Amino acid sequence: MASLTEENYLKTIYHLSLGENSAVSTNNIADVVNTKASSVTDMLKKLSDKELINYIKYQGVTLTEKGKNKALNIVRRHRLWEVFLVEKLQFKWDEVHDIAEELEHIQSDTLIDRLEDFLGNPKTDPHGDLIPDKHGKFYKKEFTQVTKLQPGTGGVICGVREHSSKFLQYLEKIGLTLGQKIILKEIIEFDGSVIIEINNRELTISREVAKNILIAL
Amino acid sequence: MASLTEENYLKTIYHLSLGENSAVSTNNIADVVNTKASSVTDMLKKLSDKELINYIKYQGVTLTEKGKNKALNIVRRHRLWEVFLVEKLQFKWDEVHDIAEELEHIQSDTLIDRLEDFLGNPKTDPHGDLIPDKHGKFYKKEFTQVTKLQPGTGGVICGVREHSSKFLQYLEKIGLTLGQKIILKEIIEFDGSVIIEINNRELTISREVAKNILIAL
DNA sequence: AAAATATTTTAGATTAGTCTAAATTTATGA
DNA sequence: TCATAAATTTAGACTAATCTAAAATATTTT
Repeated sequence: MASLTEENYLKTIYHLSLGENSAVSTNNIADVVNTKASSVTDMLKKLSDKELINYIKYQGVTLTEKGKNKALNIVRRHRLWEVFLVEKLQFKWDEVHDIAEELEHIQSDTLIDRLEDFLGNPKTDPHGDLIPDKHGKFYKKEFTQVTKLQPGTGGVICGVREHSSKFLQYLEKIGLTLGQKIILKEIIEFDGSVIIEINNRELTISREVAKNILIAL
Repeated sequence: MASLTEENYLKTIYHLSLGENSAVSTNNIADVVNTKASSVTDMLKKLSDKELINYIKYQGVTLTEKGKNKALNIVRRHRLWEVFLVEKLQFKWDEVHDIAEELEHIQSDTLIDRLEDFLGNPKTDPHGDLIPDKHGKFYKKEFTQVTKLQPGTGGVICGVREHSSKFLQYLEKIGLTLGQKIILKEIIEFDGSVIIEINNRELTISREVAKNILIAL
């Protein structure tokens, strides 16, 4: 049974390894879990001893099958709790992260399976992120960044690539929430700003914002 | 902010001090939290420094107002989660304790207040124990042990004084669940066994069982 | 390819919570 | 009330997770 701290490292390695296709670096992990590189090294040895990661000194880490399963289970717990908080307890999508961060460590598979059922087997969390099933499998979903749409085309907002409260609150404020239908009108060459149409209104957003909004295909 | 361990000590001191009207002893606490007396002493010093308990060496401890409030809040969280598990996730009353023991440490007052609301502001948990409100106040409830009823009188089962799975499963098996109406027929002088009537059937239970069942007045 | 820089690891120390064994205090009972 | 037993505390050590500072390795620059 992995400690709470071990679980946080595993989760972090999982998330970081999605971004890159090479091994995850010590400093990278240290940044996310908010510790010093030396502490990370210590933990990596421990996780390696438990065969949860493949670790070669100075070469970074990857998750083993066992480690990946554990990480996926933590992600599953986190996202299901987020659905619960938003759907049942009326939290906003920008308020749930920290609480889910605590709830994700509650150790009971039965609890999570029942919760999933109670929530009606959701496939995505309040930010559009996919929820792994109990075997770690994802429901297939095709999506693209707003910045990669062809002008004149569009679709439904189905997720975000950035989860900070600031960003989510901003999206809420300008009406760009999950389920909204948008059409890309134009990408400004100068700075990559994007003009979209939503509810028959035109709206300009920065490239930075646009690339963090995902559209269902 | 109290650590998880500190919370468990506070909760334990609270529960133990309900039983007695004097201070709670070190060994008593050690038994419940499953550690050695010496470890308890260490923690008592720490809690005393934080002004959560009144501690005099060799004289046992009592909770300060501050400590009692914290303890009541933990009890509140525990019991509300138990209601959630039974009412919403179909757990049995003998299955919820361990999971609630973990959930009770999630730190968010908003979460608990919303949960309370979502559950319809229950006044008791699945074992009939009272749930303190956010100010630590209990809804008034009058009850008595089956062993203290007058023969011929009776009432509705509204709680238990013992929470082990074994006991709860036994009650379930013989049909003595919350809300059931019973009448005390006779107390056997020899060993204190109790004969009760429930659903027009007679049932014999030991004195030990009877004194752990609570009847609403 | 050597020098400079950045990253990672090692060594040794710290904190919270625990332990064992010994010392101290309180309670019991002849 | 004095000796013995029981309960409690102290002293010193251990583990998990962390830290700082120094050493080792890798990467980048010239």
